[in-house]
Amino acid sequence: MDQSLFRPFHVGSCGTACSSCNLREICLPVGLTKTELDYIDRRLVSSRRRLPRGAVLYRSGSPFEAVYAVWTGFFKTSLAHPDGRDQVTGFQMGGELIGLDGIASGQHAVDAVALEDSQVCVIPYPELEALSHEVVSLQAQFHKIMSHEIVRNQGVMLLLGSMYAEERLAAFLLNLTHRLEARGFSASTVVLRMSREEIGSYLGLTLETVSRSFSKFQAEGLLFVRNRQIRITDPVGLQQLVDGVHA
Amino acid sequence: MDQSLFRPFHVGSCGTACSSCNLREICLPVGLTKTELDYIDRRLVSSRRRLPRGAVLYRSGSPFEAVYAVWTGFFKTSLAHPDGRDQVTGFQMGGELIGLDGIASGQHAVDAVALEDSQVCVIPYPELEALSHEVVSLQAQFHKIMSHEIVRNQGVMLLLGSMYAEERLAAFLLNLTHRLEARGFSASTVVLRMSREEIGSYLGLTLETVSRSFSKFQAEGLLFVRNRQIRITDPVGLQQLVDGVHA
DNA sequence: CGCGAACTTGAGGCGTGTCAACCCCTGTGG
DNA sequence: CCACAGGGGTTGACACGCCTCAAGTTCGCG
Repeated sequence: MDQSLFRPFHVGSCGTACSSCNLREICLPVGLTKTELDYIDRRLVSSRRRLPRGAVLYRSGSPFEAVYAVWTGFFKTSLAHPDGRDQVTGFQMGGELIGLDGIASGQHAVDAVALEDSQVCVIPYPELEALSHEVVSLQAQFHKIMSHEIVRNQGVMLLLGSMYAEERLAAFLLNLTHRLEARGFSASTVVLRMSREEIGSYLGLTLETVSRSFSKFQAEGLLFVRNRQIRITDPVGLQQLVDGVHA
Repeated sequence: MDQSLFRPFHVGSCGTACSSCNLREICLPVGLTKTELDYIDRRLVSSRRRLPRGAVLYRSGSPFEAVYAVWTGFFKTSLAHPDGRDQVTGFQMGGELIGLDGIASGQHAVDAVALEDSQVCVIPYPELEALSHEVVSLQAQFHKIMSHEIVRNQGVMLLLGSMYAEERLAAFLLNLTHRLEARGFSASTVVLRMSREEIGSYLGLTLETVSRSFSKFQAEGLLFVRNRQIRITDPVGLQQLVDGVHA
């Protein structure tokens, strides 16, 4: 399944066609006709960029030039507070767009870091603006993606503002499994790509609270944990937690 | 210059021209040339809608048809959790756009409610898509606004995820005064349009904690509170709180 | 294989939620 | 004009969920 291991090295000019990408049904070009897809092919994506685990895709404050579609791998975005605290604002996987935060001011507002060896499609923003001007359904799709990001963030605000630690973790796990499922992976077996601390930062909790909640879930028979290997045995139970059904 | 005061009652077909609106420099058409402004005039805004205090602009789940620019008044948006909790996700004032949450799925994701007697410019979404296709700088501006909303939400996530109650309230007050200042109002004298409970919901706190924090700020000489009348006497001190300078 | 990072678990403290009483302001109706 | 009701706000006492600090274990990368 992981053919990425056998990819050729020169990925820049070849293989960046959306039309032949296995993610085209969940990525930016969703809903484009064959004709439209051919039109944007090799114009939308200028190149691919390979990032080893831990590499920075862009930093807060750096000039905004492109948005990135995750092709393989896994990312986090985080917002640094002047005094040292920082907040993970999202985790991104295949087919998801990173970098939309930069459009507003021309500078990125968050840091984007690869959590495992990854590859992104580089979409120069001027090109995206031009093409979405030419291809109406691309414009529509781009707007939907930005709106979706707004809605997602509001969901996180709800989570951070009014849920208990275990409810937050349950919501996080379910969100993750749903996204993995949409990409054809198992919804029950998950390998976490991020540390407890990163989960905690995203959920507004400490790493200890995350760890304890995992242990509690296991004790209650909701899932099995073994470090970053998670096997969810009772998704309905997790959903009930999210819905505020307290034991 | 404020002929809006003398507007006739039939605001639908007349008086909805962006070019003669006093908010055009902070609203959707920022940065458009005179020519462009004339072009979108009377096409972008289909009508105005008047809402008394407490009126619902739209509800979560209702079909998405238009976005709204606040012309006068003040709004909140909030996200309801199935079990009854709900989270205020934002407060909107003159020149700000409401309704972007609906683009993603064609249904609104939040409720939008007027917190005082208000008026909004109705911008049918199909028209916005069409015009932003025709007028490139309108498209660019619209993207900036959506991106700005994403960045704002991430800032709130930071606030909710890793700040103390008083830091949150200080950040909230400063954000409010900055926005008021940008609209030509005093940055020191503020009349809150929302209740303690709504502030608390937005900040992930209870109304009691909000009230206590206000009292503490007053005791420390940062501001004067008298119900919804706030007078900020030490904005620098508030900023230091936000920056994590403790005592 | 070994070292450091990541994770787990426990004990105790702190910040904020919960519950309750009281006050103030406004609007209403006698 | 005053009595009253009701919503919004303030303040206090207490409880509780999560953070902090610390020790010990396991994992995974070089």
